[in-house]
Amino acid sequence: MQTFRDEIINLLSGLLSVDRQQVEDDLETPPNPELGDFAFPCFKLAKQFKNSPAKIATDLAEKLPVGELFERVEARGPYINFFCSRKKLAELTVAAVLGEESRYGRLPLGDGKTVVIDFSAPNIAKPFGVGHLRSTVIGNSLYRIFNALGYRSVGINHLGDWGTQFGKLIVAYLTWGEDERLEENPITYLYELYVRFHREAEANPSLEEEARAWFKKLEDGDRQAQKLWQRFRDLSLTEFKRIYAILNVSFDSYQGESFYNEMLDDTVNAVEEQGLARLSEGALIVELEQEGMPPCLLRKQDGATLYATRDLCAAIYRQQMYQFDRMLYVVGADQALHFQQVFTVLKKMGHGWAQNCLHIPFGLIRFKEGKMSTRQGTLVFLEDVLDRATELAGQIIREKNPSLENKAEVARQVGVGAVIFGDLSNDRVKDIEFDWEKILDFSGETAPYIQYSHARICSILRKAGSRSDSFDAGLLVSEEEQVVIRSLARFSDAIVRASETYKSSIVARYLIDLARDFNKFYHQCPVIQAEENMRDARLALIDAVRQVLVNGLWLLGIDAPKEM
RNA sequence: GCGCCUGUAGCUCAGGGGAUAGAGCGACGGAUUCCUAAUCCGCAGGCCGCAGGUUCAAUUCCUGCCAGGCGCACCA
Repeated sequence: MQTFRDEIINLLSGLLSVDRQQVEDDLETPPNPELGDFAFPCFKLAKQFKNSPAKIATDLAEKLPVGELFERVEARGPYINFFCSRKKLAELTVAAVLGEESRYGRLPLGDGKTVVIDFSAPNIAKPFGVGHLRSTVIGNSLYRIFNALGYRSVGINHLGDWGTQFGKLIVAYLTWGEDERLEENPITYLYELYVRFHREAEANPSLEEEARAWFKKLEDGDRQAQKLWQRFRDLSLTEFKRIYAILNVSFDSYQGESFYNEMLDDTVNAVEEQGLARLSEGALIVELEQEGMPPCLLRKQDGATLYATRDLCAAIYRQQMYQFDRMLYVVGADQALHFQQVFTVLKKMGHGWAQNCLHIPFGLIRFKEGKMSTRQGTLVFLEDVLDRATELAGQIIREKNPSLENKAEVARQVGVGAVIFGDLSNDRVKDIEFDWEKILDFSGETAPYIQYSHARICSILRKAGSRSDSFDAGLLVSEEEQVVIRSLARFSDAIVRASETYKSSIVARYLIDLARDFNKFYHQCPVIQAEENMRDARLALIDAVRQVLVNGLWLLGIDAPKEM
């Protein structure tokens, strides 16, 4: 597609003697295929040429040489519409996909650049709820998207492995804990203890005191406290990694909050040395009134550091460690102010790179019944969601494809894919309402729809036997074929736009469109039963669709089973 | 009160300043001697929250208002 685009830009910028960039910016895709593949609006030229846009379009269209890349170039109202040569487009696109295979869609835009992505960051003491799903899957897909564009992606899981909740957990464990149950099902059990602590603390406030005391002990290096902390952390991390494996998620670093403990004083000192900090109501703060923000707290009255202190510290450490060109924080929109404060303090400290730190916010998951609360135990476990989705997928498989061999694995791929896609397919900034019915709906705009399209293609390719390498893609000129080809050609475009806006939903939507275009095609056009040359060409086409579906799903962290 | 985000079909949502605003779900009606019907086709459904402004052109950008969500000092 780029070949065609470049040609138009060359022709027009030459003919009009205007900047290439100008032409490129104005060049657009018409709203429907009858209007061609590219359109150039002539409104802006009206003033310059003192003529009506329609007249200018007509004149230009006449002067433009059609060449072999284009079927025709014609004026339609104030637009010049370019119709790509169907034959040329089909040949170039199918050859590109089949030649580049898993590399198709990749671009070297970010070669030599590093992007650090901070995502997921579950709390050790708390279970992995559906709330953490968003950060995890959005971060993971951005990681892959930037990777596909040549960047070095660094995924950091800033684990919530420090804080007063550990005091609570230690108290709860020492009071009611049973060792076997902890070993058996660590996360669930720690969660039970956490909930029980809050229930009992309501009647017995002295528990809170005890918890604070235990956390103080932990900070002071008390051996028993340290041992328990280490144990809780290890057990939880093992569990988290198991869930990450199910979600196709991995990290380059698991350095969580505790990792920065020893560096916090240095960070606070650095801020103080710049004269940015002052005491207020006994707490150490950085005043941000000029920036229109409430102050950023570095130390509490009792001298303990806070969330912001850790994030400042972590940012400075990461800049030294990775020399990133950009750092993304995939964290809920409710923390927007916090990040604005942290970034501003970094700037005040003279860290110019602070402008390359971005908060990538996402909307919250809401419940019909109201808010979910970890403390009250009304949390929905991510794993329950994944299990139910997998179970349902298995049920449908047994119904529709009873002879399928690896049912359990495919059910997992489909069920989990549906959950991931449900989260990624909509604009991340919007709140989403958690709805079991919706998350367990496998028809329409869902991952199973895309996966099913992929499986159908695999099935056709299997039935056809081996695909001939000598095919004539130039035969693929029908409307249904061309729509599919145009979608294939737009893949890179979707990846680039997703990276520019940090919205994986753009890739997700692209895949829905491609799958839909394919489905329309195959309901209309026989493949295996087509006449020999056409059959070879169509097999090549659907193989290309298969490849792009796989590549695209990979960017979202979703598997593409060959049968389902 | 101040700040950030969101308002598009009955519901859930797409929409890269440009041509006739699109999908899915749900409703209704169809398609399987043929490559897996988790599919496809048809039909219905819209003051794009409201009012101004910028522009040749605004669902899209800016301002104000209304509605909802989320933040706003010792949690993360």
